[in-house]
Amino acid sequence: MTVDETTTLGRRDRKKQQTRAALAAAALRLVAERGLDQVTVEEISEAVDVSARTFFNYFPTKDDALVGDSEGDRDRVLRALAAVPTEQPALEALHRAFTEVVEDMQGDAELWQLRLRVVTQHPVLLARLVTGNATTERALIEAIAARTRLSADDAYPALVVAVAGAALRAAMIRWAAGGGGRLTALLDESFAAVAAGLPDPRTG
Amino acid sequence: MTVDETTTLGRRDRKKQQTRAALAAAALRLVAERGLDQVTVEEISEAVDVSARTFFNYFPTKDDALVGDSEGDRDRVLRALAAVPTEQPALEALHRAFTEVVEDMQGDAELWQLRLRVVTQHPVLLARLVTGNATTERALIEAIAARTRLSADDAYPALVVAVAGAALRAAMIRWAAGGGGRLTALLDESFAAVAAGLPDPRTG
DNA sequence: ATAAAACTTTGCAGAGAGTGCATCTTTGGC
DNA sequence: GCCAAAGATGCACTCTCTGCAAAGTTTTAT
Repeated sequence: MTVDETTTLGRRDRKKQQTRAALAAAALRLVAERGLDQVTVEEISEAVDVSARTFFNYFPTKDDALVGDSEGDRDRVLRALAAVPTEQPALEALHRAFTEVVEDMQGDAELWQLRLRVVTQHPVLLARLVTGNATTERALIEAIAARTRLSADDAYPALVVAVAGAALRAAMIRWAAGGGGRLTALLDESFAAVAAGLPDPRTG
Repeated sequence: MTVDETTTLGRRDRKKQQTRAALAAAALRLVAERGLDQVTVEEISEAVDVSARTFFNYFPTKDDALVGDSEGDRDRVLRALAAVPTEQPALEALHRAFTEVVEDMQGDAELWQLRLRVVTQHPVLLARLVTGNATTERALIEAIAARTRLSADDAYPALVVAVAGAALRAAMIRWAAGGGGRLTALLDESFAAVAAGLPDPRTG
């Protein structure tokens, strides 16, 4: 309404993506400032100048506006995993698949670091971000089972996926805290430590 | 009201514990039957014959009635960890600490398997059960940092705690699915695999 | 045994999340 | 310019969760 250019330049879908991004950004900014419970959907919507009802047309939940596009992430990880040669050990394959996604995060560093900071401050969200995305985890388990020629009910695929997810999460949190350097480097370190069996730093 | 014995035998706190357990059990049973969103707090409370308002005096959230007493679990794990000699490698120390808690679960097998089944069917809850309990994770990280003489901001403590938690979660889910045998045995397997660096089953 | 103190339960009012439905507006195709 | 499809919106409604005040009950002191 306020800007004619966007309406002229963009077509429908363009504007939709724009609104979506604006809602996510506003949600993130407001929650970072005030905390999760001190921000209502009404306020987020107002900041973007849409109705509260419209917010729910874009995101099923307030939380969903904060954690990002987990469906898109899932697809990307699965495609990346499929691209890794089957001969590669399962753990290494997951490492490579995660690396792709993580490189994208590095590209959007500010957004992602803000998101990760918000998320670590509100554990309810943390769950949904990586581990909590049960659908992704399930899909990864099946992909690993297929490539190791094990049953999806076997212990190994579930374990290696859970542990790899933990390694990813640890790297991301560390990155957001500003501890290390590049996210990919932190991810490499995490996976290297896991592959070595997490030797105690005092002895190993 | 219906039973005089309980009122006579138990004093205030006894009755409170009773109500609390009854609410948790009713919640679990109803959600197992119908699904998380098909059960209201009102119905859970009615099943125990208290008001809905009272439910919220016991649990801050509907979810909390389902996932169990995470505070108690936290204390137990931390105490168990403190009892493990400092010389033990961090991963092994966590293994032993978890073993204690897990033995209690085996004692209450029916309750816990029901709980785990409910929880795996509703990923929102999964998060809160293990990984989601950020406070426990934070406390464990600090405990591990202290015993390894590292900073709590170091990468290692966070990583080993996250991975150990993943191993625990994988074992519990497998146990609830009826896959293996005793939970402690499954936990041992998980930790053994992690300590070995999760070698690909095809090569290792 | 009784009264005061402490605690629990409960009802009520209200904010906020989330959903279904009907309506209105915008946009793209013709 | 006009029509059909899609998006935005308002409205009514359910459910979760909180604060507050009014009972009711148990414990403690006397």
